[in-house]
Amino acid sequence: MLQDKILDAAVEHFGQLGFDGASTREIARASGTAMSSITYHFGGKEGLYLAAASHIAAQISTRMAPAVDAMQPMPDDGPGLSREAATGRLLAMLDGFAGMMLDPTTASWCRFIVREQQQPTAAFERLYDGAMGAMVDVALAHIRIARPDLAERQAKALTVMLYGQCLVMRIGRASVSRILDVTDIGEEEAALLRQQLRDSAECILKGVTR
Amino acid sequence: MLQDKILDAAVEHFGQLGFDGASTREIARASGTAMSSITYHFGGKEGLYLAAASHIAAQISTRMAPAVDAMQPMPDDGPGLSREAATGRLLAMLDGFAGMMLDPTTASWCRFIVREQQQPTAAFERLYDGAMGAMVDVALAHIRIARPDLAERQAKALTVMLYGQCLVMRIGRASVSRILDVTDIGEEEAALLRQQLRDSAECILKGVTR
DNA sequence: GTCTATACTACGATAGAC
DNA sequence: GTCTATCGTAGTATAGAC
Repeated sequence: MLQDKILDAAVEHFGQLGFDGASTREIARASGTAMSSITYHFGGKEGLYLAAASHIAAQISTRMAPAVDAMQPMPDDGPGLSREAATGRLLAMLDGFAGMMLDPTTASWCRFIVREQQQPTAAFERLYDGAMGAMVDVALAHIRIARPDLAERQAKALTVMLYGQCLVMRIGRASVSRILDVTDIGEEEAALLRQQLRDSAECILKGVTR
Repeated sequence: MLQDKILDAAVEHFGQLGFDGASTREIARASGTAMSSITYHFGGKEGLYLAAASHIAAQISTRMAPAVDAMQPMPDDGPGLSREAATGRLLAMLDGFAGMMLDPTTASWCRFIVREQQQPTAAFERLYDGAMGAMVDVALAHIRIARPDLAERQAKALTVMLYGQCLVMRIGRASVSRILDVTDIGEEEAALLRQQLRDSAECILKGVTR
């Protein structure tokens, strides 16, 4: 599909260079078409940018769907999930998210998203509403169960902290490589980070009930 | 100083738009000089970019110096720091780092650094060797004391997780605002996040000795 | 040291052929 | 639907005046 090829190239280029830095000429060349096809299909550079955001959101949703769906209330859960069960599910979802952060194929999505996080445009709404919001909501719901001692705002802050430990695997990539004395984060390093995430998160979630 | 004015403008523009997106014309205009002054003082766009990285590293070092220096071995520490003392110092430094992440004036530095983290260039060496490395090393040294049960690589991974919880306050800014239902992260939200960081980090550091 | 003027390249948008 | 051709604008680098 031509439009998908254009969108893939757009995500890659916008992610690397930002909206201003990326060139529609180059995106067209990378997807093997003429620049005017972008005008035709997406109405211009801005339209392409927004479409790229939706494209990313759709891919993330697809990828995280198994983990997020597994956390929806099941019929056989009974009236409420136990603290242990909620903790277990949350750890599994965080591990899935960490896996996504460590997967090299998601690098271009992340570059795009990180720009939007720091300087949000209309594209951020598409990213949050289309993908990130659902992950936050489902995590928060389980944190409420796992840590009933926390007030709502504290539970939200904890959600942020837990996601932060996943994000750093991607965002701090260059530093992580230097800290671990490797040129790139491979299978072995990924496993180490995931295990440490699991230990830390488990400690926080089961930890103290003040 | 003209060169400092140029550097400040360079950090701002390179951070927002990236190397390719930023324009030396605009940087010159913002610092009230002619574009050719950049060529004269820094040798061109690339030289300016590297100088901007060193400029950031110097500012971070200055800013984190009190917290990092306080963690150097003191004469009155005796032969070794206790677990409790190491934990306390580490928590204080993390809180200082979180404060920097939450301070709006550091936004442009962070944008610059985040680009380099994901797609490192020669500028990354200047950032890491000039500022970030020292913070990592001093944190790691205290983690070794606070968590003697961890192997060296696990201690490094834990360093990454702890910094991740600080980073997310800046990197995930737009999402954090949405999660906490505010238009921007103010004093109140900053205090909430720092407290949650402290609780989580304390839990991980004191937590379990397997 | 700092400026203006200029050469050259690449950008986004659009019109029109097929 | 997809292409080529063209227009106006803006980028970096550099030469040379002061």
